[in-house]
Amino acid sequence: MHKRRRTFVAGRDLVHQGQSDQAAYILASGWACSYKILRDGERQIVDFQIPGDFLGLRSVLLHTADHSIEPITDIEVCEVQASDLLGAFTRTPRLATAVLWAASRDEAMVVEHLVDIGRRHAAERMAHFLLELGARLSLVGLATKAGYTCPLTQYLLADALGLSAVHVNRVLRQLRETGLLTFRDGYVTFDDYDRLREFAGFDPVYLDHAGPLLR
Amino acid sequence: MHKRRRTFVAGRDLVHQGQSDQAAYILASGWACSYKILRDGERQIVDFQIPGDFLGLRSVLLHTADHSIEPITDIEVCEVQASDLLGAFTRTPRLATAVLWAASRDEAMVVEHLVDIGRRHAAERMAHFLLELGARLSLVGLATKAGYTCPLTQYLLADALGLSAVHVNRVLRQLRETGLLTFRDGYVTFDDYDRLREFAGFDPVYLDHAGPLLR
DNA sequence: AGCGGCGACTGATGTTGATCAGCCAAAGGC
DNA sequence: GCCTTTGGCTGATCAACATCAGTCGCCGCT
Repeated sequence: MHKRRRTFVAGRDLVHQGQSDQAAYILASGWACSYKILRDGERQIVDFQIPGDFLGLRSVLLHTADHSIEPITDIEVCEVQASDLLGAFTRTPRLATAVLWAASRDEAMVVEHLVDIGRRHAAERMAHFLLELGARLSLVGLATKAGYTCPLTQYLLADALGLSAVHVNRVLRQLRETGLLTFRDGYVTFDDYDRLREFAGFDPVYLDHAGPLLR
Repeated sequence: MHKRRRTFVAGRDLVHQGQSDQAAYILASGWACSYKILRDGERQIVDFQIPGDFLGLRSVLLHTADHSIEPITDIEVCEVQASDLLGAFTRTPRLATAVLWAASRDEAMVVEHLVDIGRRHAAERMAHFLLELGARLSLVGLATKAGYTCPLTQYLLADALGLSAVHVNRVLRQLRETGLLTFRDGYVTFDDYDRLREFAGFDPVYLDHAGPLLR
C-alpha cells in the first residue's frame, strides 16, 4: 500500500469539519485530538489520538468529514489514500476485518466517553478518562501503572470532559488531595492505582487487548 | 447467508453486558435500545435501534459484549451467525466495505450524542435527539416532517439524554409551550420543523443518506 | 369494586458545576 | 528590560438540573 510520510505542526488542523474526499492517516508520533465545533463556538473533543491510532477513517468511509482533527503536539503521520485502502480490502479481506475491528474499538471508546459525560460526576469522569488514556498508552509502551507524560492542558481536558477549565482545575486538586492521582508539569502520576480504579469504576475490557486476529 | 428469524418480547435482554461469542441481528420490526449499566445502578442508554438497524455488531467484532441490548417493544429480528458474517467478508469484500460503512455511521451517531450531552443544554439536547430519530425513521418510511409514532417513555429519554425523568418532563413541557414540538400519547409532532432545526442546531450530514456504494 | 402498578406530571429544596473576575509564574518577542 | 501571551490557580456568585415527595389518571388483575 502506498504510504507517504508527512509531518504537521501543533495547532494547525489536519482535517476540517465539512471537507470531503479526505485521506486517512496513521499517527506515528505525537498527540492529536478529534473534535466538533457547534454554532455557538462551543467545542466538544471526542477523543485524543496517540501513536499507533488511525486518524480520519470515518471521514473516508462517509466521504465527508463530520469532525475536525488538530495536532496537539507536532506530529508525524503516514498518509493512506482512500482509494488504496478500499482497494486493499478486495485483495486482502483479512485487512477489512482488522480495520472493522479497529473501528469497533474506536466506537467502544466513544461509548465509554458518553457514559463518562452522561452518568459520572466530574471527579469520576476525570479519573476514568485518565485511566483509559494510561491503558491505551501502555499498549504502545508509553505508560506504566505508575503514570505517563501527557501534553494535555487543562483547557483540552475541559473540552473533552464537558466541563469548564476552572472546574477541571478544582477536580484535579481534589484528586491530588485525596491521594488518588497527580497531574502536574505534563506528567500524570497514579498515586494509588487500585483505589483510583475502584473510584472511577474503570473496567478495561472494552479496550480488547486481544486484537482482531486471535481466535 | 444463513438467517434465522426470531422474535423477542419487550423488556427481556437480547444481549447482556459481558456475554461472549454473541450473534448479531438485523432488526425487522419494533424498537430496541443499547445501554450500559454502572456499578451504582445508573444506566446510560447509548442509542435506540429502529427497523433496519444492525444489533450487536460490536459484540461480534470485539468477541464480548461491552453493552446490553433490550427490546423496548416486542421485536422481530434476523439472526446472523458471527462465523457466517466474517466468512462472507472473504467471499464478498464489498460486503465488508458496506458493514464498515454501517459501523462508521453508528459511530457518527454516538459522537453526536456525545456532543448532545457534553455541550447542549437540556432543551436543545432533547430537540436534537428527537430530530435525529425522525430523520432516521423517515429513511425507512416511519416518519414525515410532521412527526412520528414513538414508543419511548420519559424514563427512557432520561436515561438516553443523561437527565432525570423529572427534568425530561419539564423540558418537554417547555418545548410544547414554545410551539416547537409536542410529545404526547406516544406521538412526536414537529409543530415548527424549521424553527426546531434552527433551535437544536441540527445538521443531518452525518446520517449520510448516500450509502456506502455510491461513488 | 377494590387494589396495585405504571407513566405523566408538579412544587419545594439542594447540589453541582458554570461564570465572572482576578492573581501569579514562566516563556517568548523586540 | 519590558510587554504580552499562555497555562495554572482561586474565591464569590448564580443557574441548571437533581432529588425528594408527592398527586392524578389509566389499565389490568382478582
